[in-house]
Amino acid sequence: MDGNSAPEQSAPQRRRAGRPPRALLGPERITQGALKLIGRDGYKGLTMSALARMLSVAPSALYNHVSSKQDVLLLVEDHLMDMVDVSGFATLGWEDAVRRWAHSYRDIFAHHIPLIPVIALLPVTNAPKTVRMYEAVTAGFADAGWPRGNIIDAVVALESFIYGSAYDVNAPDNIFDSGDLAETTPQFAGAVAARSNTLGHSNADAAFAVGLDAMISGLAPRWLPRA
Amino acid sequence: MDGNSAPEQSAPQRRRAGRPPRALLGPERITQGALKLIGRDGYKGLTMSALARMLSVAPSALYNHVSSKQDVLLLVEDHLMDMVDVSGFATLGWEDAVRRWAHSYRDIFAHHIPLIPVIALLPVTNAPKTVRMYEAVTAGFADAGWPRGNIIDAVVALESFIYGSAYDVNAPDNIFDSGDLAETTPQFAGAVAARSNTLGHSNADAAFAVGLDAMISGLAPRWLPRA
DNA sequence: AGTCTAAATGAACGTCATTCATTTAGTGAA
DNA sequence: TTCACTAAATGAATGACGTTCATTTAGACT
Repeated sequence: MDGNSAPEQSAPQRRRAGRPPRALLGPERITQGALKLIGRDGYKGLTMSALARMLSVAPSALYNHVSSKQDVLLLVEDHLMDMVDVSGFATLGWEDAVRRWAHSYRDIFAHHIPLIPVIALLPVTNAPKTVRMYEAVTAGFADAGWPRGNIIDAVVALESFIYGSAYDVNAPDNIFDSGDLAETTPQFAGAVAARSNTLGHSNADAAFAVGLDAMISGLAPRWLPRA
Repeated sequence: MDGNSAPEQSAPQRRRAGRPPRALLGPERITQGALKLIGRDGYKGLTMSALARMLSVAPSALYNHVSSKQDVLLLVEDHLMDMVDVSGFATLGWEDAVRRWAHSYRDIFAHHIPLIPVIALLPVTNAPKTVRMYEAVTAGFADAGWPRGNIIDAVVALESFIYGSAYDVNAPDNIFDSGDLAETTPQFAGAVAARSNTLGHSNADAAFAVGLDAMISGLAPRWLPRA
């Protein structure tokens, strides 16, 4: 198959710049188009046809650049991961850094719920921005003194909480309305009614703050020196 | 509409037993059929056509009993909620009760990932078994001494963690493989490699145990007397 | 000038959930 | 018995949607 050893060609990179003859599409344009579409119509509006229309292209053209709609979601996911705020790990203490990271992580994916199964279930391979985010977080944990072998479990636990909390942001206010059954469940109905509605904060924000504080203060003394 | 007071009929319940003329379908049969289908083919196999076929009925017949496929999922959800183990709240201390509850909750929905958006986003109204589960949990918290107004936030925080952890159970082993990018992310790749693989426990189980312990021990001293 | 190939086209396909006009068959009343 | 009422089932049709495929188009290199 490689029978004819290319005679001249000066070796280094064969076929370098100027490769794409037309280059009407590409990962960046597809990502941007998908984001614009999601921003306008939500994930319900993100169809391959609509995406193609936004890019002035036939739907089937997309399949020259992505192999499925999941691939499009993966592109969007990787883009969003780049927006997660990891700055605290370089400037703040561990606790505050985790808090800043977790808040921005949750806020971003609260607007992108349908991506959660994609993030949670698909390998990070070939998602460079995602990997970079994890690198910053891991480095932050390590700098704070965490033993290498325990970092990932802690991050995964925090992420699990973050994903679940992102769902909670989108829950309707009446999600705990027992309806007709209220009388048969006095404790639950009472607790729901007694939920302290902190003004300026939604129920989801309150639960997130409580859970995040609990997790951080429960995690810290375990492996962090100088608790 | 109730103009003619039924002459004889001894009054109490008008039209009691024997109401359904044919009763070929119904919520119970639909739930059982859906569960059987899910058990055999997974959620991919749960289509309205397949469900109808399993019940020896035309697809459109289902719509006399449920108003959408979401309704079917809601029936399944409520059934599963009945299987969540809340027995600990009557017999164990708060910490162990929460642990037992959380474990069974996660184990059940780890096999029913597609239901998580349904649970997390839809009101519990008219999901009687779900409400009963919450009643038992709330009662357990109250008995342990939690202030009424703080119970729901804590439960929601725990649930968020549980849902996220259920996803994690289904993540592939190589989810954190950086692939080509491993060299540019030494901390992360190192931490992934150093993750202590406890024999007999999956990575997901380890992270779940870590997070649950952290959450419980972080929650308890906050509002629980006698920490 | 001619070849190679990445990329775009447009017409299909198959799978789903859902709708609707129509039929079927118990039930309760006359 | 007969008849009207109605819950329930039917089967055909619809409209999205993701995806495939044979074919065409047009730069880039020889």
